[in-house]
Amino acid sequence: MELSQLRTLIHVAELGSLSKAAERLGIAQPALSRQIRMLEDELAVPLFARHGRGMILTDKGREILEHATRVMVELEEIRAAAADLDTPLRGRIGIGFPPTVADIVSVPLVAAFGKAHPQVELRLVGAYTGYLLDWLHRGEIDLAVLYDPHSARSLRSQPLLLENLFLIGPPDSGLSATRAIPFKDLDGRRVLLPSTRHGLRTIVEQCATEAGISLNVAVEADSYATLKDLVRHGHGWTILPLPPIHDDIAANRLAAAPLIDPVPVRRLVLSYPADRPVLRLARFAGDTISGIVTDHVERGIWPGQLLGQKASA
Amino acid sequence: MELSQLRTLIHVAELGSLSKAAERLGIAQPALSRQIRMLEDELAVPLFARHGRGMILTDKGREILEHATRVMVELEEIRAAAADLDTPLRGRIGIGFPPTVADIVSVPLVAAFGKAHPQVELRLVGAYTGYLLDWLHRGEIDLAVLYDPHSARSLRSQPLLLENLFLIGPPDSGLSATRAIPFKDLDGRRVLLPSTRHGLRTIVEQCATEAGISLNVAVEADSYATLKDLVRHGHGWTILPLPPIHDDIAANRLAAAPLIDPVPVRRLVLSYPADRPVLRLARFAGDTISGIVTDHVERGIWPGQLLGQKASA
DNA sequence: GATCAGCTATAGCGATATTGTATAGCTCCA
DNA sequence: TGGAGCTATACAATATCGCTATAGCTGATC
Repeated sequence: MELSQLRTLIHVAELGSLSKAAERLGIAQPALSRQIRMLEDELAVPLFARHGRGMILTDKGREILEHATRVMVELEEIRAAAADLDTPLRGRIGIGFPPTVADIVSVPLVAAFGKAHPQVELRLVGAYTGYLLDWLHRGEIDLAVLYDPHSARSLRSQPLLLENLFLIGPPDSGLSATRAIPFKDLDGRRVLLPSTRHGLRTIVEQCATEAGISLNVAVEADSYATLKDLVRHGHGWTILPLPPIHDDIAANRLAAAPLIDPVPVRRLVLSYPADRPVLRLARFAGDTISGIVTDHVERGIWPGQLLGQKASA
Repeated sequence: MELSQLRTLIHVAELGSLSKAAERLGIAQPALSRQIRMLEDELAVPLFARHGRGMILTDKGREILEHATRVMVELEEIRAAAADLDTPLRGRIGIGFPPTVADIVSVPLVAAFGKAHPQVELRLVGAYTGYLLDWLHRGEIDLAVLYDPHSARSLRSQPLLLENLFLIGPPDSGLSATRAIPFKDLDGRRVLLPSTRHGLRTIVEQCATEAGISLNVAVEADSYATLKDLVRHGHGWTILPLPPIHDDIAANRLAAAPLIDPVPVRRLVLSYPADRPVLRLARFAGDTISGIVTDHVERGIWPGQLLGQKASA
């Protein structure tokens, strides 16, 4: 058994193909084929089932893959232990965000890494919670900021923020940050919202129910940009978090007002896979994100209520 | 980094010598020298301090050794996962017991291993809880039966038994298994007990306080054999678990009676280190020990109350 | 049904890495 | 002071790995 074989196992398992793994690893496909064959011979057990267009893990292969992954983690820990604490970390890390969060967090996060760990390769992925969950489980990303998933399986989550949602209207709508709107005032009014598979939509509908009203959802659009455009052109109002609207408000393209009775909020968490130890890289990333969120809330840029332990910013 | 380098690191660390490791591994000493050198070069940190007659780990080397050991454990898990469940296990395992428990458990435990896993090298260690805790943390033993430690740090413990303690007197003392003695009857009577650093002593003194009496501890001795001899020669009574006295009672050298109001008991647990995964070997050992304890209690040889899930015996 | 694309597996060869042999040099002990 | 015991380096021998070429299979498309 050699480390190169375990590494090959991990990549082939992930990609389902020797050819794709060869391309990724920069090694000829027959070499990988032989590595897998030699590993299977040594363990006397087939790890993959071959089919015409690739190969998939057997049950036993899956079991062994977990151990192989832990080996890689320990090797990374060895490298981390060997490095001085002050030595910049190396490596790659994938971090996932919902799109709106990515907009806010990306620049300061990249700046923080650039300063402390310039040789780390960051992969920042913006996607919706469902995709991010998937990628976390599959190990394609190492941590993610998520809107609180309903059934978060095998994650270790650290609460970050209860994010306030705001009523968004055109500039002449009379909406103002200083004048809160009771939710029941939306009764019968045309609103533009994301589709029902969106967490935000669920929250808004729960608030409507709580306020005893029904919403007139004239248009469904999952793109915030589309929703903003439609609002600006007088097609109705929407309900969104403030950060994506911040510039539009400053430029008098849109107006926003807080909602009350009830106050719609979304719960933001920082999530790591529970079945893999958190490397120093991921820990630094998580701490940095937490600090950025705290900073933005405290400066009033991101309205909401901080949760959990506050990182120094 | 290669597995052969990590294996070399482990063996050299243990033996303190490249030459000895070379002999053990059947590889030329210069080859091992170079492996260590290459590992140190890749990690950019010295792992060993060389001296005239060998080499010892640096602090950083010790830290990295722990990860290397975990890598080996994972590789062993890979091999174990690959092997048929019915295949006998190989390897070595260290198991610790308090001396009295060792007396009871050793023979059936060795028999069970001999039957199911004859190629496993057992190392059975009898010592007091303090030492056993130390060795568990240091990785010198893989699991241990312990009397419930007050501050068990980083252990995963599985409760086994609440062991009853008995009043032990000379054969003509009138003590009988069928006639329980109230604890307050010991008021002012000479008793022989282990020293205050002994868990048993603590329990007995707690019971005395609860019964509202004070004990006249005429002699302190930590050896059960010594205590038994002193009791036999009429120097006082003692309080001990029944198993070490079992043969003496049968041979009419000593007599024993249960104590009540309160009943003194010791809590026995099976402990594994929490920071290392439990190998199949350790799991088999733990299950076997649990079964032996259950068997002895159910046959009346070991008076006490079984705890936790009962293993089939 | 034929053809082509996409994939894995094997053979053979060259390059690279690892191990063995020889030996230098150091420390420690008698 | 000499010898034992140890590590480190140089060079040669051997083993391993990766590459190229290609066979053979499966599945999709025409």
